[in-house]
Amino acid sequence: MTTPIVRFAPSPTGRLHVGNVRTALINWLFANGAGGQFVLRIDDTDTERSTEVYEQGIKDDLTWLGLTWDDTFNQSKRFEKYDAAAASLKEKGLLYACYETADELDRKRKIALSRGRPPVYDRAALNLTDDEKAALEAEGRKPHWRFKLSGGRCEWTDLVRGDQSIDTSSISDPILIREDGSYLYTLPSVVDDIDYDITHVVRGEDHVTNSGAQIEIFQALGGAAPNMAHTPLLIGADGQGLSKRLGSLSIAQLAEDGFEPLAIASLLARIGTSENVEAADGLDQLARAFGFDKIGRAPARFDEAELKSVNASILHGLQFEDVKDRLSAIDPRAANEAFWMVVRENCSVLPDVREFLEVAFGEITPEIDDEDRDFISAAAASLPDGDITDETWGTWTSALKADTGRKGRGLFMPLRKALTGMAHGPDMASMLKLIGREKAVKRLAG
RNA sequence: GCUCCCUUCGUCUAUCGGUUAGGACGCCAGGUUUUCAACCUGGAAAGAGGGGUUCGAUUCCCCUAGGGAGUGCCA
Repeated sequence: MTTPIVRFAPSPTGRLHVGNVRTALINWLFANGAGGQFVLRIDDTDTERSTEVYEQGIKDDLTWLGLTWDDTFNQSKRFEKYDAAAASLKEKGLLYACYETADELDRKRKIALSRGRPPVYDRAALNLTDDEKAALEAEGRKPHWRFKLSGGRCEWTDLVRGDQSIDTSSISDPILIREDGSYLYTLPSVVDDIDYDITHVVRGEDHVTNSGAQIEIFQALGGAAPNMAHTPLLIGADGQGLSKRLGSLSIAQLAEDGFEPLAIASLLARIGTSENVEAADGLDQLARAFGFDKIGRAPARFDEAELKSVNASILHGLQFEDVKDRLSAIDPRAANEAFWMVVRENCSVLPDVREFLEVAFGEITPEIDDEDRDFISAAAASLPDGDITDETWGTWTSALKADTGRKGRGLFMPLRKALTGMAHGPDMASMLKLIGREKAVKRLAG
């Protein structure tokens, strides 16, 4: 088998979200698992909507996730290649001029729909004589250009979906060139895939009909189409499409919320596959385990709660050095190794350390139930003298147990609540040491 | 409207006509840790509905329902 060369082709009209990152990730894992190459292609033929800011944002998102690329280029730098391909198609009679306006096409679609017919372009322009075309151009109309589909069935064996067959007579001849002369993504994509020796086109299943048309363009341009793989799309935890909530699921937002890149990669790589959804050791492990045959055909559910739990298990294994800089960005006081090692087990995302910041370093309101007042007073009186050490908590609570007869939850919970103001939290022996004698005495006093 | 795809425990899934329908996460219970978490053990938990085909359907076919996608001078 030849080594695969794949591409991820975002349009720089926005930042990456979980949906397109999953496509990027699958491409990357496949390439890296097979010793192949991952090409980042910036689909910026739409110069109106594409910006360099978004392009950089996308690159930042990929880099943050660890999805490095072996090569990258912009479609906007390759117009002469597309011009040549278009000329070649025209020469073969496969690219024809059309003069309908967008409004006219819209009307035709609506009429077809109202008659219960599929809204497929009627190829009226194919019957235009040279004189008629000249007349239209004399009116000031400019042509847009459509690729002439074969009208037969286009077939391929999809790496995820198996044997595919698209009836090209049921789809409109795709417009390749706009009225203003600019290219839609369809032709440039094929030209680039040929020029960059792309062996596998891996994208979401929203592209399957595009693939039908594009395979014919590959053939028209004298090449065989690459292997195709169309993965099911992501849906939300509620089972509905993700499109409306994409904003909150941008990679930039998730990064800002404090999620670990590996948590996102682990989840996106494994949901909808036969792999267990759990934290991976790294992208390499995911790449080694990757296989198209493991990807199911039903939409995969992206659940933020699941992301959180994967994130937590990754977080619990991170050492202080791994997170030091990020902790100090959250709060200078948080950049403290003892603090991190104590609280990490109780955090699901890094910024959760904030919850324990005041407990360890600041002021909190002790929580002392009425029925525990006497007990807490007794506890305050019996706090061992001297600095608090690893042993203090054990010594102290053993003495309290003997003196008061309290044990288990009844013994510890009032102390936890008084000292931390919370009913949950990290190990108290360590917390007490972190809190220190001065604050502990004060809190026990109420 | 039309076309394509999908539907197994709460979730992600295994099963290539005959299984006590398996695993993982989550959940529940017990254990352990003198508290929380973690950990250990155990448990509950599924073939969307209806028709066929077959000695036998989760598995093959059809219908219905539900979900996803496409049907752009977006990508």
